Amino acid sequence: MTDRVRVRYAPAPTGYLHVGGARTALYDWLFARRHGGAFVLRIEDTDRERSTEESVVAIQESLKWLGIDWDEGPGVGGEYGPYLQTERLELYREVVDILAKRGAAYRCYCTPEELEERRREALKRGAPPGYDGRCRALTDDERMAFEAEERPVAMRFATPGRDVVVHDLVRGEARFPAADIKDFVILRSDGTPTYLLAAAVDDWKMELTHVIRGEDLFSSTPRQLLILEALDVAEPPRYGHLPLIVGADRQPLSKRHGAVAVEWFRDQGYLPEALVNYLALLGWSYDEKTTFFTREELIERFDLARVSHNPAAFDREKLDWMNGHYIREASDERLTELVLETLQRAGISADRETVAAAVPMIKERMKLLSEAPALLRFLFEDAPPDEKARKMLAGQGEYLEKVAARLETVEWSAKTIEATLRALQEERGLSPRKAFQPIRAAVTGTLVSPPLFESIEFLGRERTIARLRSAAGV
RNA sequence: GCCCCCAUCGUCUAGCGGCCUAGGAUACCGCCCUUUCAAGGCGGCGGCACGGGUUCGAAUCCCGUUGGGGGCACCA
Repeated sequence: MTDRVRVRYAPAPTGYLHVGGARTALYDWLFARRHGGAFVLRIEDTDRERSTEESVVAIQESLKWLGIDWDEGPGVGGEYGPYLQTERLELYREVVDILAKRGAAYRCYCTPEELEERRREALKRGAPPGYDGRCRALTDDERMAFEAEERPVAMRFATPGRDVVVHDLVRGEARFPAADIKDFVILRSDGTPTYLLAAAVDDWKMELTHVIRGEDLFSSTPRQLLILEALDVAEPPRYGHLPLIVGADRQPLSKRHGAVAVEWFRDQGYLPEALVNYLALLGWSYDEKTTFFTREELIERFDLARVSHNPAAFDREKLDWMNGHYIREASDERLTELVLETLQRAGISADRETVAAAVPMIKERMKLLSEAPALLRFLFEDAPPDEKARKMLAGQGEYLEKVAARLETVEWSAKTIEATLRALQEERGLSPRKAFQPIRAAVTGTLVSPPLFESIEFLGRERTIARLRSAAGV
C-alpha cells in the first residue's frame, strides 16, 4: 500500500463535462496537488447504452481547458491501467467469482420487468422499494428450474445484515442501518459490472487513498465498503462527499437552467481561470474575505474540512463579474489572440495588428469575450448606423460636416483629435455629451463604443471622414 | 412511503457560546470620476426559516415544525 495520496475523478462519459462534474474534478485535483499526490482520470463507461466515444474525448478536452491535468488515465497511461472500465471487464468478473465462492454474491433470476413491477407495488403499499432478496433463498429445485428456463442471470451482492458506519471526510460519521442496505446487483445479466462493483474494485486495484465525489453517491458508500470488506481489503479508501450544485430555483442543475456544459462556457468567452476560481468558491471558502485565488493559492489552501454541507446555487452573474475581472487581469497579448479568434468566429475579418492595438480599449469593457464583436465591429466593417445612432444623427448634418472639415487637416493622434473636437465643442457652446455623441454615432454607428478619440485614431482619417460625411447626408 | 443530509442578506459565503448593533463578495440603488459604455472610488438597501428548550449569555448547543437537497435501479 502506498503512503502517497491517490485520488481520482471518474466520470461516466454520457455527455459533456457538466459544471458540477467540473467542480468535483477540480476539488479532486486540488486535493491531490495539495498533498503532492497522484490525480487519476478513470472513465466509467460500463453503461453501454449511454456511454459514447465523443463524450470521452469531450470530457478530456474540457478538463484540459480548465487546466486540470491527470497523472494517470486516458492519453497518459499509468501503471494501474487500463483506465476505461470497459477494458477491465475481465477483472470484475474474476472478482465476482471470488465473491460468489465466498458466498458474498448469488445468482438472481428476477427480470428487470419483474423487479420494476414489484418496486411499483411496494411503493404503492408504502413499503421500501428495494430488492426483497428472494433469489438469495432459492431452493436447489427452484434454482434448477430457473436455469432450465435459461433465464438471464444477474449477480447480486449478499449484504451481511449489519450496520455500516462511514467516516466521511466532509460530513463526519454516518451510520447506515442494515435494513436500508438491500442486496444489490453487482454484475448485470449481460456480464457488465454495475457502478457499485466496478468503482469499488477499481478504487481498490488502483490503490486510491481518497474518493471525493458528489453527494449523490453518498449512499453507495456503505455498499462499496461492504464489497471491499468481503474482498478482505485491509485499507479501503477514505470517502468525502461534496454538496451538489443546484440552479437558481434550487432544483438540480440541468440543461433547463441554460449553461451547464464546460465547453459552452469556453465558447462564450469565459476564461478558464475565472471558471476555476468561481467553482472553487462554490461550496468551499478559505476565509471571510478572500475572493480571488491563483491556481497555486488554491492548491496551497484547499481543505476538505472547509467544504460546505449544503447545496450551492450556481450564479451566472457572479461568474460573469469574476470573468470580467480576469479579462482585465489578462495580458494584452493573450487577449489579442482570444479576441481575434472571437471576432473571426463572429464572421469579422479582423487582423491581429488592429486587434492588438484595440485590446487595451476594450479589456475593461467586457465581462465575456463574446462581447468583443459588438465593441469592435466598427473598426472592420462599414455598417450603417443602428437605429439609436440614426436618431442621434438627425439634423446634425451641418455640425458633422464641420467636424469632418476640421479633422481633414489635424495631425492624426488621439490627443490632437481630442483637442480639435473640444475646441469646436467650446466654440459652439455645446456640452461634451451633445458635442461628442453625434460624432460617436457617425463614426462607430452606435451610441456605446470604446473611447471616442482613440477610436477615431484607430479608424484612420480617411474612413472617419467618409463616415462623418455619409452620416451628415442622412 | 422510508432513510440520510442541510438550513446566515436574492445568490456564494464568514461565523464553530460572549469579539455580532452578524463580516466579505455578487446583484440592485445612489453619489463621485467621465465623451458613451465600462472600469474604479465612496455610500446605501438587504439575512441568522419558525417554535420550544439549555445557559448568566445563543446565529452558534438540544428537540420539534417547516423548507430544500440526496438516496431507496440490471444509471452512475
